[in-house]
Amino acid sequence: MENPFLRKLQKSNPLTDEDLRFIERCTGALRDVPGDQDIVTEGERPPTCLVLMEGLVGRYKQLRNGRRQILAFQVPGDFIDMHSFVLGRLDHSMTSITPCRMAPISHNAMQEIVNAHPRIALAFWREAMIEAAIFRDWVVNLGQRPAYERVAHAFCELACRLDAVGQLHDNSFRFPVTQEELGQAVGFTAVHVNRVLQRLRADGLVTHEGGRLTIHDRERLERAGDFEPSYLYLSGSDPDRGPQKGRQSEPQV
Amino acid sequence: MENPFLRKLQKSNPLTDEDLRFIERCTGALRDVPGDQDIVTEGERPPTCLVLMEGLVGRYKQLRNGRRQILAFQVPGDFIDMHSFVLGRLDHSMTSITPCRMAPISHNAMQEIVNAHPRIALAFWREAMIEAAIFRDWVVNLGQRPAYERVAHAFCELACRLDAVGQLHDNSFRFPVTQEELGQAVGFTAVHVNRVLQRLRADGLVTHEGGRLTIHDRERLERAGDFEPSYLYLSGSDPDRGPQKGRQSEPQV
DNA sequence: CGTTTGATTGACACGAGTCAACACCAGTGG
DNA sequence: CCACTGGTGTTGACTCGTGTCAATCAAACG
Repeated sequence: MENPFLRKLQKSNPLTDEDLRFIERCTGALRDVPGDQDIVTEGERPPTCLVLMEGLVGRYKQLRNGRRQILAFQVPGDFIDMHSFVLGRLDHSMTSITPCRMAPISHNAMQEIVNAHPRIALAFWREAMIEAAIFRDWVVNLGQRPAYERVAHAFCELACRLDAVGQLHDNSFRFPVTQEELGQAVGFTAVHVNRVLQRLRADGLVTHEGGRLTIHDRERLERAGDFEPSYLYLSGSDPDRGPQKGRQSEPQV
Repeated sequence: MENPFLRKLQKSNPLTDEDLRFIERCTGALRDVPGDQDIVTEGERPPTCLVLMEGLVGRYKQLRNGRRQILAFQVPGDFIDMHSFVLGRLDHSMTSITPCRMAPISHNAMQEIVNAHPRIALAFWREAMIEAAIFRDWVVNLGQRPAYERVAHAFCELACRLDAVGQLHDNSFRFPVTQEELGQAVGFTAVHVNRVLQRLRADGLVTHEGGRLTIHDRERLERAGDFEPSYLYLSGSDPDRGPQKGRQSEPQV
């Protein structure tokens, strides 16, 4: 399965082959977007949903005072615009950080899924709630952790999520963001991010160069970032889904 | 309609009377919880979903180093535990700040809604995505705003959400949290929150006493907090839902 | 080549944390 | 009825993490 979206969905949802084929039929022709270009902007009402197939996109909100917060980095397999169907209007913007390839899903198709394909609808719903769990974790990260730990934590999350879609190779992944952008994501100035990165590098945890992030000591990085990945709900091993839909009916103690 | 949950759902979702009655039939006997007690804790797999009918509850995550981040204050009408059905396991905890009354919805009922009541399922899904939008806004608040603006912003949001369920009277609402707790929500120490509250009071914006928060100048408070409520998707006036499900089919310019 | 963009460095300013003392109040028990 | 208690709010002095500003450097690029 080279489709990262289906691969991810399949891994933690009880979807039939027919479900997967149906989702495939729902997606329109792939759309390419050059790097560093807005995909949707705050307030817009995009006519279709979007799934990210390749590339890196950033969600962000622009403040009146000129500052900008990057809310999330989205990776291949992420259902990056479900909002337009469920909420209509977007409350934030998205921009392509690298050139991207996206698969559209029409609102009509989404509506049909809700009407007649409950397993798929629930899988999408689940994706949305995992997204919310990730935002919660960013709240914790921004609210409670000092710079060094915060950046470490952010890197751990990215690594995990990329690993889940097979985009982590030798603990290294493509991550062509400037220190300015990193700062806008973790809530620090570029200058301060620079100093933190230097410390992380000096400590032998990660290096960021040539548009790649390389993790040299995953375990120590996770300890430094106080990282605990259960909020990502990736564990294929541990069956997250509760006692519904007949996969198992005994809630485990 | 004294049921704040149905009232809120109805306001921004195209639900029929029959839908509403069905939701009512899905909810079990109301559950009362005394104040200051954990409702669910991280890692648990609650057997039913929960809707908050009365009281104030706080979501939080406890860190290893002893610090705690309050992720959200939940108010009557909030679907506080949808997670247990969609994700199974909880990734954070919830505690009652005041005595609370909650309505359970069984996972079986939820499953039936997904299977056979798409309008309701979509309405719930929408609630989940609004929750995520609120977390996004907290990310911005924690990442970009200094103390004074941050606290002001948090108060504005609470006021808006409480207003939507008729719990804001004369720009004042019940809010019996300590400065310590407020600090854990906005990412500051209690001491610093104290100084910020004094400034807000001195500036004639808000007072917090006797377990109530009173807003004396809503407009100036919103300006101070750089508050813009569109992310709450409350606007009954502006039809947020896009061109689906036949309510209207022309997207407005 | 110059130009531009991003990374790096240093000096200094400032917002927020820390620690400790004190005030205030509700409750409790003698 | 009053002493005592514990929790919360308040204040001040000091520390420290992060921001600001500005200069320099390196690499990419036209």
